[in-house]
Amino acid sequence: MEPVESVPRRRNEESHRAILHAAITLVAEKGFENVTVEAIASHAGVGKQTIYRWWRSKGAVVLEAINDGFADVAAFPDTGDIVADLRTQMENVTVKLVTTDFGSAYRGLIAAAQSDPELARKHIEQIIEPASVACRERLIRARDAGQIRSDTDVQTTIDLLYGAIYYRLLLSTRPLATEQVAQAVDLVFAGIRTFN
Amino acid sequence: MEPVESVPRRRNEESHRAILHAAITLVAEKGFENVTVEAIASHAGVGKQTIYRWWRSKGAVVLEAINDGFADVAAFPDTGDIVADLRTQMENVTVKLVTTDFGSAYRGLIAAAQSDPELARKHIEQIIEPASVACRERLIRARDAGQIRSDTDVQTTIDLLYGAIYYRLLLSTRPLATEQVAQAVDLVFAGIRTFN
Amino acid sequence: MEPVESVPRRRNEESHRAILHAAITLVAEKGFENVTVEAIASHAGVGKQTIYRWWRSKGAVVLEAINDGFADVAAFPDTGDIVADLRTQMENVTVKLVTTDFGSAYRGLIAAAQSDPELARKHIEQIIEPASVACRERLIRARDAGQIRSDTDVQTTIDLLYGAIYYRLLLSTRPLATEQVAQAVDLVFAGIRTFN
Amino acid sequence: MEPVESVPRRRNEESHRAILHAAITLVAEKGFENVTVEAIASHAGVGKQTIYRWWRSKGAVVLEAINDGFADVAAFPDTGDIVADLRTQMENVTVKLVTTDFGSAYRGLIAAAQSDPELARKHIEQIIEPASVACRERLIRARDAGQIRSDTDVQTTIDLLYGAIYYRLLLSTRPLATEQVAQAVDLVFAGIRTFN
DNA sequence: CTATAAACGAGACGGTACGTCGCGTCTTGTC
DNA sequence: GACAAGACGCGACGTACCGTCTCGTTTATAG
Repeated sequence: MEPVESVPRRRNEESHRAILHAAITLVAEKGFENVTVEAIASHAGVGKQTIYRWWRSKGAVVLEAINDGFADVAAFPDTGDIVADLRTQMENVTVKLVTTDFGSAYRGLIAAAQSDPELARKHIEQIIEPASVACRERLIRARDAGQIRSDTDVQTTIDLLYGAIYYRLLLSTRPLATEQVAQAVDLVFAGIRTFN
Repeated sequence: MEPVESVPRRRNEESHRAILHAAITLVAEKGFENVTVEAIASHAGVGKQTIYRWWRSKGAVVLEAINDGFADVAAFPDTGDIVADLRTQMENVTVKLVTTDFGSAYRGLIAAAQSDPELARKHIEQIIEPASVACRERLIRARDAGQIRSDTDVQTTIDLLYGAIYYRLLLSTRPLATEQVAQAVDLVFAGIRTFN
Repeated sequence: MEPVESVPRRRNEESHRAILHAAITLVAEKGFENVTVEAIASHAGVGKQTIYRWWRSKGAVVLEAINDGFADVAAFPDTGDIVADLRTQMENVTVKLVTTDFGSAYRGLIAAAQSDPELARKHIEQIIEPASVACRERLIRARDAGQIRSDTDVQTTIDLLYGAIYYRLLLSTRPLATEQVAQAVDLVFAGIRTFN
Repeated sequence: MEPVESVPRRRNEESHRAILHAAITLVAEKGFENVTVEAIASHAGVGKQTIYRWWRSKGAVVLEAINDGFADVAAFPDTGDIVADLRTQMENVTVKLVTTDFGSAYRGLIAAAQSDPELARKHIEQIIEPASVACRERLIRARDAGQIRSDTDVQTTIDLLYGAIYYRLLLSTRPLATEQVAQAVDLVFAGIRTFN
């Protein structure tokens, strides 16, 4: 039912891939702010106009590249043990952000989104919201199974879990590491678990 | 009492104030990214050089202006009731960010800090760390008073509390409002309180 | 009768005419420099490639269009009165350049020819040289008839006559008008006439 | 009485000279159309903005450079012999255009002026009109001295003389050479001289 | 009570990147 | 195979700001 926001036909897929690859590579190497559209175009062997034809800005290119990269942590595990699953997923996301260059690219993207509402909207739609939905569904199953309290505020729980990660990613008060994330999961779980 | 870094003599305090005022006004009106050093200088009736003489960048100017603005929510209340105090403080910070133009200026500052380590360091030193310290001291007093568990991970608690605020400020998944922040405080407190 | 350069087969004459028409119309309206090949193609309802298939450049299209337009002042009159005929022809050319949009289109063409030797060559071959030849033949007949001096430098005479027109067309020192052109013809004729 | 069209103060004269030098050198070497503002800036060791700050376009820069170069043929000789003086001056101008790279630079400038009325106006004001005035004054002295007819149309005479040069310069029908220019002078003079 | 050196306003400067325009070529169906 | 449509690599455009660098002109002590 949604209109498909008619994308022009006959896009050159080779250039498309080359641009995404150049973007993520350069951003990882030099940092988001130090990469120019011209550099992406030149590294991809592509005209600048070809980038502007298909994306609104550097941020939009990087968003698509990052979104591709997040594909493998999209699914939420369900082993039946809610606290273990939360830990697993949060640690997977953390590892993704820490062990690859994704973290710095992603920080740059979020920074760009602060002054680009269109980019912010797409970031939420494509990255934040799907992760949130997956977490919500898992928590609801846990609630139905009596593992967490029936009056648990699911959305607040999600925001606390992801908030802890993003707080450390963006404010860098201290290293973003799996142990810290696990502690946050435990503390949140302590506030919502049942005692049966 | 004098600041450690030797500041040159004979600074024009009128210009100093005019620059901070122009910076915060313009950033609030147009957004951090859309304000240039030249615009700040021109609105303050000041030469560009005067800005570069006393600050390293636009971000540094805005950091100082924002820091001034945060002064009135620096102190952590202590009524003896830890959960009420946490709520009060978190709600005060939230109100500060929501009801004034501080929120958007602050978001721009944090965005700029993602690609400016020096600015990020000063942001943490001058804003994040003092707030964290005040929160930590209050929590420790509560722990000593037996209001929260003796094995409470204080730092994780702090990160969860502030993480919830910053997550909503920077990701704008849903409105940053006092009710939501209060719920987050409650949920975190449920995970750390004692049952006496 | 067929032109020497082998023209590809199956040319679409409707498109051909539409392109020439769009070219002269647009150039008259916006000026030579402000018309793009893309605009001509789009106004003619034609693909860009179709233009490049049959012409080397925008200048070549406009040259052909202008050449068509000059057809009606190609023939040199011969009433037996050389000074009257010179006046008639020079004034006809002037009127052509002044009363229609040809003047500005033609100025653009000549400007383009300054940096396009191929176009300059064709311009001379197709427009300048035929006019020059017609003038030369008429002057030689006048010389044979004893109306102008037998030692008249015919080529210099021609260059002076046309030079006066082009000087005013291209340098716009003062308006290009029939009266001024008639005065130039008279002055030149005063230098070459016989006194019989 | 004329307002001086207030030029901003404190222009860097070294850059000014470097720009004019780079412009005339590059245009002579590559041709007007093949020189970009970026190339002039880069060869002059100057920012592009510095060119745009002081000139409206590439054409305006080249006009100033050419104007400087024409300085040494500005004065009209007066030996008392009008036909000799006309020949001398016309031949000097011709030599200037032919023996240096001025000719091709000047052709490019005139071409650019066809689609830039502001540039055309300045070209006439700064180059065409002064030459025309000098020629007019010399012809009027000759007329007062009885060397040319009292009813001579001075302006038409001037347009014929310069027209012959510009016609050959811009249409390149045949080489622009001193001999041809001398013949044009002689023919025009034949039409205006007195027989005493 | 100067004089002198700093900070100041103004803004030109050499740069870098921007996002747009148009070039001439190439590709994909359609007639 | 010519055609309409238009994506493509490319190069230049003219603009916006950057952070640095003169310019005089205040101005507030140090001699």
